[in-house]
Amino acid sequence: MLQEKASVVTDDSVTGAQTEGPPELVPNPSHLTLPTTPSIPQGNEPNQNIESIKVLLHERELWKKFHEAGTEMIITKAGRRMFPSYKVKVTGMNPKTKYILLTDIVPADDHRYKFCDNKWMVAGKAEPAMPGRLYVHPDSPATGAHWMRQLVSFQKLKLTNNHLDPFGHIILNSMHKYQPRLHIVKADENNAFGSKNTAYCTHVFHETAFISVTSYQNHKITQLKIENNPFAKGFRGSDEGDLRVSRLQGKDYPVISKNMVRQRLISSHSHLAGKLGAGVLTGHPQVLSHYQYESGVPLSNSDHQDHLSNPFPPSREPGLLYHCFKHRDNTRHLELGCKRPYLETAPPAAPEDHYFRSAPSYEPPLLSHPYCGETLSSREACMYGSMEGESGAGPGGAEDLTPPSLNMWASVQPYPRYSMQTVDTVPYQPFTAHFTSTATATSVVPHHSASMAPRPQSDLGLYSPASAQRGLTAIPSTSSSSSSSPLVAGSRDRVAHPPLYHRKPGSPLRPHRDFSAFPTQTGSSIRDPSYQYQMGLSTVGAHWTES
DNA sequence: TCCCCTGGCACATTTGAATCGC
DNA sequence: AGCGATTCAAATGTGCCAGGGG
Repeated sequence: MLQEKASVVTDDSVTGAQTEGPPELVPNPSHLTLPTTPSIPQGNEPNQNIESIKVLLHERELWKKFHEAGTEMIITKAGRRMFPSYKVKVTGMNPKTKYILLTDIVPADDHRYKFCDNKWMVAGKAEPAMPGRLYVHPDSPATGAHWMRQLVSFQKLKLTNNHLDPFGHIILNSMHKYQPRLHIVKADENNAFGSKNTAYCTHVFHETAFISVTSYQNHKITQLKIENNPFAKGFRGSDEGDLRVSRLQGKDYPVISKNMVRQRLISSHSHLAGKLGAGVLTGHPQVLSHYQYESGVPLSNSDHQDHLSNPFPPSREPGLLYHCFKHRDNTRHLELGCKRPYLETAPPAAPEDHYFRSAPSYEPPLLSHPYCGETLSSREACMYGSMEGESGAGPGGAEDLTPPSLNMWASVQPYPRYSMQTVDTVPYQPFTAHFTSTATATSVVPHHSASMAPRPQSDLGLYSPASAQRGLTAIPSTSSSSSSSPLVAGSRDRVAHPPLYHRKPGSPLRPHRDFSAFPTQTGSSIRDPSYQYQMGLSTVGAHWTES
């Protein structure tokens, strides 16, 4: 069984926390343990431990604007990018140490919402969480110098409501509230993580929380998107949008759309989208108890409460929550191959990103295959699906809900409450997202691989559309463009499309990466007092290996 | 009937290949 | 022949809207 110990080093000046061990996938959660006392980081660079890493949210003011209005993110079957995009500035890393940066999006609570009277209101219990997936920054693993050199952008991350999404996009439920998180994992000596003593930390910016929708509900949000998103320029100009419509319809007078009318009527009703949450999100009061920071300053309890209870407080300063823990034991066994979550569908045309799907977490393979990859072949973002077996607790209960053959992902649990308590007594709350260990029994196949036939679940794991596009199937790829930094703001999102992740067992020519699950919290709501730390970040067992 | 989702549309930006000039 | 700058078409990302399904 896997035993985990978490440790946290808190420092008012630090926005990150350190863990001495990698998040691990816990086959048997009941055995998961966390230290009750902070431990001393054991990194090789005493002054450059993970706890000293600081992360600043880029365009924080913009995020705050959205947050105050109640951020909404469109989710579509094909996948939709987030706007504002998730970009961060990282400092405090050891320039020579290699890190892996990844993000995931977890339920902020266990409610379903509806937009009524110009505000979001709870409409019921949340639907089962979607399969948790992780989006690994394409540059990973890279040195601290690389990450700190420029902004780290996750703008290519896409959200979808397609439960069977073959592209590796992050799957969400519409009308639910979510919280993006950033994980920084220190790559081990093998440029992997998931092995013993791998350190990692998680950063949460509350202003990035959002409610997923299939069409915008709050006109205020629509306007903010149009005003700030370059791709929406065509809709800019106060009421020009209406004018455009009128032109399109051959009319010389503005046409007010139904939606516009509705929105405006609603707006006149209440000026506050920002207050929407009042009483609605009663939230996870204790979730942030230990590691919540606001601009580096720990938030007061009341603040926590407020943050949590109201997803979109009018003028809330974004708080940063982080936690970390050290992986002490690496006893996980990779007994189950990765399973393909879906893939009954035709292969994507040619997604530029590479995605990893997590294997079923019944026996989450994790550490045996550390995430290794000095040269991430593609330097492209990767999606990891969590295969955590849903414990049935919390929305989801993947085990019960997902047919093994179709979708082995576990549901994502609501944003967890982070605490450093020992979790031995806490029932395992399967988290969902974790790296797939593809190297072992699983092979990674591009979704649109040659055959496109549904992959066996054991095959689930890495996915490289690009490689497939190039006819490179079943080949673990190395980074073809190791120098590129596709997701770095300011630079083009160049994606090297390395063929990666199509792991062909025994392929001697290309390095393959294995990813163990990076357990995300699932099950209990953030508010759930019983929700313990381990839920927050489960295991990161991914691991690249170079041939 | 209402709410939510889907697919298609037009527009703007981004991307990358092709072309040109030095 | 090599390199960099420019051009241009295709791809991609937007929000809007009509229509459909539960």
